Amino acid sequence: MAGRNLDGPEADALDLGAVFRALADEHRRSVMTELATDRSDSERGCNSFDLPISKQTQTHHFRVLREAGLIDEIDYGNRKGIRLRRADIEKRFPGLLALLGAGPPADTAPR
Amino acid sequence: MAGRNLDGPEADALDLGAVFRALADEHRRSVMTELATDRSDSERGCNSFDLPISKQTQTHHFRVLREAGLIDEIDYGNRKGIRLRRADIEKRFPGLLALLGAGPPADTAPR
DNA sequence: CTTCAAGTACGACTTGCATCGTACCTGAAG
DNA sequence: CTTCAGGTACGATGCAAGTCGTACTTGAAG
Repeated sequence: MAGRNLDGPEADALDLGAVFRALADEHRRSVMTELATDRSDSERGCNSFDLPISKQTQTHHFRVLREAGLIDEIDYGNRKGIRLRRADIEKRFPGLLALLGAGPPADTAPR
Repeated sequence: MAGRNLDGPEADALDLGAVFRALADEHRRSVMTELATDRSDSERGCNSFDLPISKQTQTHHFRVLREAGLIDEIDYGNRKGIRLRRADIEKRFPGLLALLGAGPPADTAPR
């Protein structure tokens, strides 16, 4: 089974502080909002999020999300897959992902 | 007019980023967890939270919570009251306060 | 009035974190 | 093999944020 190659915390070990810290950043939150909104939960590429930051910084942000237990990173060598850990998050923090969709009332200008 | 003396954002203007940033700090989150757990929603004193930090830093943290729209601060001159804005938070971000109670399974050792 | 405790304002210090530059690794395509 | 794009590792930098020291304000108690 091509599970998660890169290690993240177990479902029961998710820390609320790490989660809030991860979601405090605008870029990371936009990624999580996209993942939470897409109910298909399909594996996505790293550059499918259109982040206005450099590659190194993207690597940093995805690492933070993974270490917080929010996503899985599947390493293919020269390519990487991103997948939301929806079941684990919902089990540990039910309703959290729904909050991401209820962000700004009308505008989405991240600024 | 014993409302809120110090200004905070309206219920509809609560920003998810500011909320997550406010809850990212251990001390502020412990305060919010206490407030969210106490269903009486009674007004509390600032020093009733037993924070291991100086007065000036407490002032700073309560200001952040107020500017995020999470609490009201009632100024009595030489005394200050803290009250959770439960209705506004639940209206804007339903389920958020429930997450605070589901923090760590058993321990709250910050460091 | 004076005294005192609670809280704030301002500033300084220190840590954390987001960001990027350079160099290196990996796998696919020629 | 070489080339190239995607990704990572390490280090440096700049800014935001947490913390506290000093001084000031406020209201109650004496």
